[in-house]
Formats: sequence, structure tokens, C-alpha cells
Amino acid sequence: MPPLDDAPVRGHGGFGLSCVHCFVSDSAFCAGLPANDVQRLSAIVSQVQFAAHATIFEEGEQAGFLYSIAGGSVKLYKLLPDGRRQITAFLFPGEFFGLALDGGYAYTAEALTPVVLCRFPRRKLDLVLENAPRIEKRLLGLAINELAAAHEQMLLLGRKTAREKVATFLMMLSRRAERRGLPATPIALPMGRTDIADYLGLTIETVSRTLTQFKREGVIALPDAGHAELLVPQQLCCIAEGG
Amino acid sequence: MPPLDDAPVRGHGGFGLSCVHCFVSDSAFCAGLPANDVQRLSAIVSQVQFAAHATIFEEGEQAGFLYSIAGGSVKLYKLLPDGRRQITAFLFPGEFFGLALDGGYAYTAEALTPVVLCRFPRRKLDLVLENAPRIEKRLLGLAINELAAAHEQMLLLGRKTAREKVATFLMMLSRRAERRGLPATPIALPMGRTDIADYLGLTIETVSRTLTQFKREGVIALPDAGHAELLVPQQLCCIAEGG
DNA sequence: CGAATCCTTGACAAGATTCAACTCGGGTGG
DNA sequence: CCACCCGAGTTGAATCTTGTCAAGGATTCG
Repeated sequence: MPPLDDAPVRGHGGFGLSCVHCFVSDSAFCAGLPANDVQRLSAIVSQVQFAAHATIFEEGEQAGFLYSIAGGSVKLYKLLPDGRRQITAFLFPGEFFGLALDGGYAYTAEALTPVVLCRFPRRKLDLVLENAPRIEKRLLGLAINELAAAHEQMLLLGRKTAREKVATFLMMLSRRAERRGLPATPIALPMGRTDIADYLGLTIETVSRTLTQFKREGVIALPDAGHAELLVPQQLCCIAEGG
Repeated sequence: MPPLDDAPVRGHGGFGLSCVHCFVSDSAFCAGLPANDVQRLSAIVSQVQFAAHATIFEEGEQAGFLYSIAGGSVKLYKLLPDGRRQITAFLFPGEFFGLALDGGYAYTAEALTPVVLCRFPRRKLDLVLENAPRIEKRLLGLAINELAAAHEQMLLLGRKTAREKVATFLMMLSRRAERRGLPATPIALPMGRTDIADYLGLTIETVSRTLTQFKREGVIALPDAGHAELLVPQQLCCIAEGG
């Protein structure tokens, strides 16, 4: 599926926004940078939109852009030849993706909801980086953060039970919602059960059963399939850590 | 267990080696850098040794150093409160570890064999980086590589069967041995079965059984527990990808 | 030689998957 | 407007891969 808008607006004014004013989150790519660095990024950025379920780029594809999410959410995943899938990350406004070397992207990126992305051409970004060590430092910092998250996810995938996995997942969504200034509960589940399962290394049935179990235990409520209320976050946290 | 040598030799001459001549691998931290950059790194590096099974640093510890392996191998891991362990990486000569932000190290690092490490103090490294964008770029590149490896490992942990996991593991060791100029087979298994299990998200029994199965199928030979010969690497590769 | 550790093997149990039926809600078209 | 259909989610029963528990080799090292 193609992006909604294939002729992105360049720099200032894309969708009426300039990077200078676009602080979607403190953890955003451009957050915490001095004004002149933001200016330089602003000069090379364009905004693009994708419809829900649209593929932003595919694993192995030549990596031409770095993306930062202005609105909506994105999932990253890898596939095995027979179609088995591992989602490696869900991303929300203010988060970025697309870091890659010459080998191309290491994963496929797909829009979970309609998304608005800030897109930085890699070549131009490289040029900007020559004279903006701050930005490069920021990029390294973000990569290190991603790395820490990846290690955490390996611990989850390799050593946690289904119960612990689902609990961890809910807590993670809650914490990240909070960091974006949203309430810690109820939380939105913009992804389907299949996506949750492919993120946690489970099947949809196991995810569904586990959620139902939490509901029966009174730890969560599920007003509908797309939302969850954490009734006893503390206990959920215990379960997540192996309690 | 303490390091063998707690009074590291500084800069040139540690164990009779200078960074200028220490090209343990093309993928090493300092490989591919211009001579003057290597010189600057050389000025702040010290070499340290650790005995097998010694802890180099622990998860959460304030991150004071960045390490590069001159000789020996290292494992990185994370623990759950109840002791369950996930090894996130095995590292060999030329590879580096210890990237961290202010949150401290994201994992524990432990010597698998006796190791010789090049140790870069983070504060001094930061200063060097101010005037050496090449090095920073290299660091970012290495982080991106690590990230790609982490994603690959998530796919393994979340979606591969025990058979596929063990096959992938053997192939990975073989490929990495090759990259270091060693023969692709036989390969050394410097880690015990417990470590392999904790790396693959399995139990030692399953690892042992799977290896035995491969042996019976004639795909590998196990001269002893610490070495494996890949008799039909091609088939092992098939198994690894889900064939 | 004996003790300790690691690895292998076997029998059994359990957690998660698979297969299948059923429910729910939303959209479509008669 | 309503019946129908479709996709997504839930639930149940059977199965299976992997884990658990236990015992038996092998290797090392004092």
C-alpha cells in the first residue's frame, strides 16, 4: 500500500509544523538539541504520511531514510522464510527508527495506525552530521537506548513465561504512555492480538487466554479489545518480574 | 573473582602491544580508523586481564569504561530476580562492549575464558570524541551492528524451534570464526552447555539432546564437549532457517 | 583414586500450541 | 432495515514440544 501522500512537504511547514516547534516528546530525536542543530535538521526533513497497515520500508531494502514519528504508531518486524514473524518493536510518537548500515534495513517497518513521519534523507543527514557532533552524539545515545530495550526484550523472549510476558507488555505500554504525558491507565492497544503474540513470541490464543485470566483475577479490565485498564498495576508489575 | 591484573598498563606497551599494531580484526573498534585517531585512542586505552568466570562489570553499575576484546571471549547477560538468566551475546577478539548511558550498564559482562581487554575510560573517550568525529561515527556504526544482531536474536528466541536455535547457533559460531580468519569447521565451543542454553532460551537438556540428534543425523560431529565439526554446513544452514 | 563438575540420557509433567467451534461487532447489500 | 457475512477475538479439547526430575557416564583435578 502506498503512502497517502507521495509528495511530502519539505522542511518548515510540512503539515503546518516546523521542527522548531515539533516537540512531540522529550525523548524525540530532536529534543534536547540546541536551536541551530534543530534548524539544520529542519532544513532536510520532510513529513510523510502512511495509512494503517502500509509498509514504510522492508527488511534488506537500501536504507535511504531515518524516520521519527510525529503521530501514530509503527511496528518493526522480521520474518522467517516460512512466514513466522517476530515483531521487534512497537513505536509511538517521538520515537525514531530506520538506523541502518550499508547492509540495508535490518527489519520491515509497517504503520500500525495512520502515521505522520518526519523523514530524514540519510545522505543529507550524513552531511549535516559532519558539522553537528551534538546530533551524532544524540543519535548514538538513541541507539544505545534501543540496544538496552532490545536486551530487555531478549530476556523476555528467552526466559519469561506467557503470564510474565503479557504482564510485562501491559506495564511497558502503560509506562510509555505516561512518558508521553498520557494517563498510565487505561491504555490503548492499537495493535491486534496477532501483533501482540508476534511481539511476545506466543500465539494469539495464549495472549487471549492470559488476558482473560488477568481479567478474572481482577488485575485488569478489558472494556473492549483495543483498550485495557490496569486495575492493580503494582501486582501486574510483580507478575512481570517473575513474582 | 578479581581480575588477574588490577594495575593495568597504560597506553602503548600494555602487554607489549600498541593500538597502532593491534588489529585483532577488521571489525575491531579501532580498525579502519586513520592513524591519528588510533593514536588518540592509544593515548587513553589501558589493557586489563580477567580470569575465566571473572565478572568484568555488572548490570546497573555506573558505566565507566568501554571495552574491546584483544584476546579471549566474553559473555553478556541479564538476570531475573529469581535467577533465570538470558545471555544476550557471546563476544570474541575484535568485538567491543560496554556502550551505556547514564543509566549504567544494561547487562553483566563476564569472562568466558581468560581475557585481555582494551579498556577505554568513558570520560576520556568523550573528550577524544569531541575532536574525532570519525571515531564517533565508528561507534555509531558498531552500535547499529549490535542492534541488527539483537533483532536477529529476538527472531531466534521468539520464533525458532529448539532445532533451529541450535543450528543457528552453530552456524553463527562458524561464520564468526571465519571472519576472524579461523577455519569454519571444526569450531570451538568455549562456553558450557548451560551458557548455550541460556543464550538460546532453552535448557541444557534440550541443547544436549539436540546436539546428539544432529550427531546421529550425521550433520555434525562432537570430538569432545568443547568442539563441534560441521559435517554438512549447508544442511545445518537449512535447519537454521526453518527447513 | 575419589570427588566434583559437566554432560548425556531417560521417564514423566506441564506449559504452550494446534485445531476447531463459537461469539461478537461492523460493514454490506439485498 | 435487517439478514448476512467477514474478520477478529475468545474458549475448549487434544496434542506436542520443551521443561523437570532423576540417574548414569565422562572428564578433570587435587
